[in-house]
Amino acid sequence: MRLVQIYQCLCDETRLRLLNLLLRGPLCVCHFQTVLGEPQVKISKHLGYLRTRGLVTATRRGNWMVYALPEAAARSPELAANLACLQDCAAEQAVFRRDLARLARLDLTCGPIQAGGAASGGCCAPAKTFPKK
Amino acid sequence: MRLVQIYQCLCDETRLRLLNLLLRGPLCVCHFQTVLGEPQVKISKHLGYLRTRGLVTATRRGNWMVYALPEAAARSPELAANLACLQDCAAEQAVFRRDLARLARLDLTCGPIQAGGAASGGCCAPAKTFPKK
DNA sequence: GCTCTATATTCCAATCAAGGAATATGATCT
DNA sequence: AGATCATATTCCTTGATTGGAATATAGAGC
Repeated sequence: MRLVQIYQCLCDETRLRLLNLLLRGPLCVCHFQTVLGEPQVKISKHLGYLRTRGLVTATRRGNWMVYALPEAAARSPELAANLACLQDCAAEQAVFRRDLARLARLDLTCGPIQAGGAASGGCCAPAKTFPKK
Repeated sequence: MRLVQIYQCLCDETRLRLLNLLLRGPLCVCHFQTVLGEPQVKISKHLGYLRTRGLVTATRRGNWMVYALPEAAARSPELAANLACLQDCAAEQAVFRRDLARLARLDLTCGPIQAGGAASGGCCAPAKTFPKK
């Protein structure tokens, strides 16, 4: 993966906020909407941007689209390094800390098949709806 | 320094190449022109961009402008982290390696008052011209 | 003073990115 | 099949970014 492309993905505040949240685990669009307080189009478009450039993967789960960072093995060295760097840096800046706090408070997770999480009954409802496959 | 601003500086290939070279030490515009093989306007404008955003400092030395990274003490944690990350990543990509190779081969340096370097007599001529101050 | 050299700035055109409104898609439920 | 929910896409406008040509500035040397 070319280095510039990574930075092009990182050079927008909304995208940084999305990635920052994804560093904690998979999430679906409505989670981002809730945490960032930004309109659906905006979120969806930025996720699309990240997706086409390989910084994020997307899998459908019923009505929802679950976004996640590529699994560790699938990350280029550049991507891995920059994600680590982002995580460190974001920990020091207010916006990102606030987002993480809000995420934690809401207990939102789209962990793959993690029965835990998403307990608060938001979207991406747990096992009940998707045991068939 | 806001994180996005750093990434905005890093999201252009020319700027990445400039910074990659600066990680080896101060240089002046004509050095960049030689190594990158890009026209003067382009180099100068991108250096200006980096300068106004605090990623680079500039000091005049006679006819030449010497650009450098802010000294270690003056770097925000975010900047420090990202420069380190860039240095690592750039070491793995062809463009940047080629630039560094060319830089080394030409032995170009604008080290502050380093009597060594710039031996090949390019620009930024050593002590002879600037002993007066 | 004039000239030369190194670098910066202005002006312009072309391309690109961001955001929003409206609409479309795809899945689930009844 | 129709309704509904979550998300994606299209279209459009606005503003930013890039790059080049030409011109301006600042310093050195005569």
